[in-house]
Amino acid sequence: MQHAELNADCTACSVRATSFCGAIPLRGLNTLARSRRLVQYDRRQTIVSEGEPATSFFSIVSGVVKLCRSLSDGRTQIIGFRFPGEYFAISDSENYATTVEAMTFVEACQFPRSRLKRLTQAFPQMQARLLDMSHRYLAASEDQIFLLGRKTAKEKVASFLLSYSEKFAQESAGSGHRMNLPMTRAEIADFLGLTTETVSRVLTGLAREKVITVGLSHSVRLLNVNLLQRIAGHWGTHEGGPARAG
Amino acid sequence: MQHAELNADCTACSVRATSFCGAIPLRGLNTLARSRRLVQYDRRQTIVSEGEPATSFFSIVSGVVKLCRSLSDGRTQIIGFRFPGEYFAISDSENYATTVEAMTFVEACQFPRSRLKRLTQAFPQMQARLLDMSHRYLAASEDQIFLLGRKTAKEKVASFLLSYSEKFAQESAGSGHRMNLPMTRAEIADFLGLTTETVSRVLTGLAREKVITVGLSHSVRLLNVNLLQRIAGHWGTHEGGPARAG
DNA sequence: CGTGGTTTTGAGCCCGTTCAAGTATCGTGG
DNA sequence: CCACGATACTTGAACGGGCTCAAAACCACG
Repeated sequence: MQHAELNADCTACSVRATSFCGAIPLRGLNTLARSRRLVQYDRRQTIVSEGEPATSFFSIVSGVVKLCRSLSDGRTQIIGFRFPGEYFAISDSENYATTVEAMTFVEACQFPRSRLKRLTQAFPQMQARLLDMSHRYLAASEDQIFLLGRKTAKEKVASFLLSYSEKFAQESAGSGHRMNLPMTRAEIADFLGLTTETVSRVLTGLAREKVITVGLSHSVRLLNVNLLQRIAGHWGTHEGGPARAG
Repeated sequence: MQHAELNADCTACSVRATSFCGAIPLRGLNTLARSRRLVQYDRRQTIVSEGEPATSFFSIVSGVVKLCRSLSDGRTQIIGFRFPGEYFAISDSENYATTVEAMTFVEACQFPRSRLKRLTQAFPQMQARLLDMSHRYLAASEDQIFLLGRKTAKEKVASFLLSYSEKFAQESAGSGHRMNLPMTRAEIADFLGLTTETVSRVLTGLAREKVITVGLSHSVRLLNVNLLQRIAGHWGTHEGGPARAG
């Protein structure tokens, strides 16, 4: 189901401050609104597929998507997530390099790929913003490369919880940061290069150590953020090695 | 040793076609030349360090650099490599996120970070080129994320040899692609999330299977590219699973 | 030709996987 | 509101790929 709402108002957009459109001056928003199509997807719907001709790119208004790559034998790796205000599926080649799937109900602005050049020519500030965002995505990918190449399962899960909490946790008085993850154990595993079972075991382990509490419907509470940071590998320069060596 | 050669001529630059400067029209090259400093580094010299204030960014004229991240306990991960014509150390934050080290003798153009905004305003085509390049780097990082998260040691090494040969191998009549790797076993290991010993074992294994030949001073010859591709996981949609499942 | 770093090879071990079974949770319709 | 099936999650036991530790072989360079 891909319901379109053409040319709705851009001035009232809830993510204009953070999305690349935020760099466009008010008087340019009509041009922008005419270029895009507001599209919607349900959880689990594929938005674009690896290998397909790259015809559009998207900017998220609400919801969360995952970027994936997979092999025909079933092995899947989640490359990253994109949240409201972020863009995806701007490809450097003629075909999409990654599959993108909605993890929640998603609203997004869809732009024809051909329009990108015209828009950036009309609004140079938009291009600057895009460059900045792409460097942020690049930095996040580099963090992920380090995590996948060199961290243990426990460190991986701890890092994941922390980076997710930095974005989404709400402080609840006394009892630490609480958050609701929009992803399943299997998706966490595919993101961290682990299996579902290992993620589950590590989470129960952390709960037994009273570092976190695992609740219903993907809710997690961080009880001891300092300890979690130490487990994640955010240790000071004077401290020791990984948990596995101990 | 960081010898500077100020304001040398940009029109004769050997990498202008591929570097971001290539987007700048001839009449703009004087402005460009005044902004940069030509710097040189020896193998193993650190160019910028993780955590330091991000004061400059660089474009490679000749040589190869590695981007690294590491933990205080010694674990190191090479995020990626940058080759002539490519840029590095454009940070989205105030501090560098990665350490960059010369792997060979390196010549690069160094620009003050503050100059980036002025240059992109003066030459919008340059910004478009930078955006394009950053998306290429992003795609490469995503490939690496898949490799690190989901491939076996043998698949990792095979993928590495292939991607490197696509860039640098010269066909030698009959006997397959030959190439000289600018990196040691330890560096390959740090790039692939493995240990030196495993890389060595896999390479000897591939040589025993007559897929490659390993020669002196980091030279490798690919004898059977098709088979190497199959080992790397570039199999068709109808084919089977990973080696480990067999 | 000696010296220091790199690469190879070997033996044993451990973390995370695989395979398997059991339990909790969610969504749907009666 | 509860019964039911499907999906998600947990737990256990055993295996194995890649790591660790150790030592030998090889190469580059003065």
